[in-house]
Amino acid sequence: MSRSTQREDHLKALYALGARQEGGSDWVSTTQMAAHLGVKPPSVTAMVQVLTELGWAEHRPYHGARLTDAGQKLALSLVRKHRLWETFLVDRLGFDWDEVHDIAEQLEHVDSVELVERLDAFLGHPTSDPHGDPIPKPDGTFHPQQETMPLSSLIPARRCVVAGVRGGDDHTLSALKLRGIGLGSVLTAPDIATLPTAWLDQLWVHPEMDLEGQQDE
Amino acid sequence: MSRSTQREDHLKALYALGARQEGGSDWVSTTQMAAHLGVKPPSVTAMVQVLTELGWAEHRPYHGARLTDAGQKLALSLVRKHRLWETFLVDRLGFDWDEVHDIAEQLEHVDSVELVERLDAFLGHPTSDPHGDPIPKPDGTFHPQQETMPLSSLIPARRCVVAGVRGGDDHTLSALKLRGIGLGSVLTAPDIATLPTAWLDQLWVHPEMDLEGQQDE
DNA sequence: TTGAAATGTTAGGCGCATCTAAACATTGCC
DNA sequence: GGCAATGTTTAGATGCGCCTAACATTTCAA
Repeated sequence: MSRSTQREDHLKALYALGARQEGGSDWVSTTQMAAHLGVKPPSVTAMVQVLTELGWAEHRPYHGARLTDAGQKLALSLVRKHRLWETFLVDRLGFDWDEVHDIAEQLEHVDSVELVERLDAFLGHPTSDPHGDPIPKPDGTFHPQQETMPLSSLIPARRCVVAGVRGGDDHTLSALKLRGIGLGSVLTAPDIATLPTAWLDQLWVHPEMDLEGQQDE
Repeated sequence: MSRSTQREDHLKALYALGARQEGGSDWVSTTQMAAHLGVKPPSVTAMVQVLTELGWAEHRPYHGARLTDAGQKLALSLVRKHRLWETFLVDRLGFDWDEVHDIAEQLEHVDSVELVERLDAFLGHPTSDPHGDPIPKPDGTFHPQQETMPLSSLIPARRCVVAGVRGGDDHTLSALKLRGIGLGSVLTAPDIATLPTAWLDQLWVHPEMDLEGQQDE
């Protein structure tokens, strides 16, 4: 891969970890990034300094780093590519949703704006990927999404529809698939009672109200 | 990209230049490879030594390098990936055949056997790519192809069908497109007379006989 | 046949991303 | 308020692919 793959990976880590904190983008520690990327903290520090020089991040030594507006925009274009490729792999090539992350990780670094836009059109301008995560538009904004929340916030458990899996590793994804749980699966209260509690934060769902029309069937 | 992208590029260069000489795979000079890859000869020498240690090439100092059987097999799998991606880009995403080389160059380094095989199936197991070049099968053999020859060997000019473009750079490909010449185009003797002679070696065609059935239409 | 020109390899160095080890800053607790 | 525990950066080294410059080999022609 091109030499800038590493920069892109750090940018994405910054986005992923920064977006996770509430209150918008908070400072992300280099240690956190290092753990996320599978490298050691000093490597992250060095890379963050490069990103800073490029105007994509700012760095407050000993406190953390965060994206600039320019960096945020770039990160979103990477997220867009990643999620479009995942959609392609699942919808068109027939992969299962727990198999595609690593491949999409490689595909997203292919550099061609034209390619992304044609892929988007080919897929019919999807608004969310196979994990239920929204796909950013070319300008970095998101399509409005149906309301979702982690299953853990729906206690006492109510009937709901699986909208996505956030922060799940491949192992969790496979385990879900084994139970026949995927995007769009309907979970009832008894179903939910059998799930490992560790999953409740990872499974995001549409609450029951969105289902009412379908219950008649 | 992964660190082995360079190895793959050198492997492909070795295949491309070695296959070009007649009499099977002859020794390819490092200078020739360097020109092809856009690097300097010493870099190629170094890389060829790595490939040799990996058992993919053999190197006779001051005489050249060539692929081993294992290297040949690897190179063919790269060619397969490249041509399948080009087919995808043209057939499914609607790119023109002169726009896809650089993108396919990046896509071919994505590492996933499963991906290639699913892509192949998705495309309907094509036997040749948009440039008319045959796509190797997973085992490295080729599907039998319709007879083709360079247009230059069809003098005096006869009616023929364009089967592919070999060794053409992007400029030539665009120029051909401007004249409405693409895969499957029928060229008649007067057409051929108007072509720059430089193209006659690059345009490969099916000779007239294959056309006879179609002339009735 | 031999030596100059062309071609190819070795030597030495650079930039990048990474590492380990060690120095340094911040936080929180007594 | 000082000091230990924790977290972060700096320093120095490594591997990789690339370069230029110097050296070796082959080729070809006088």
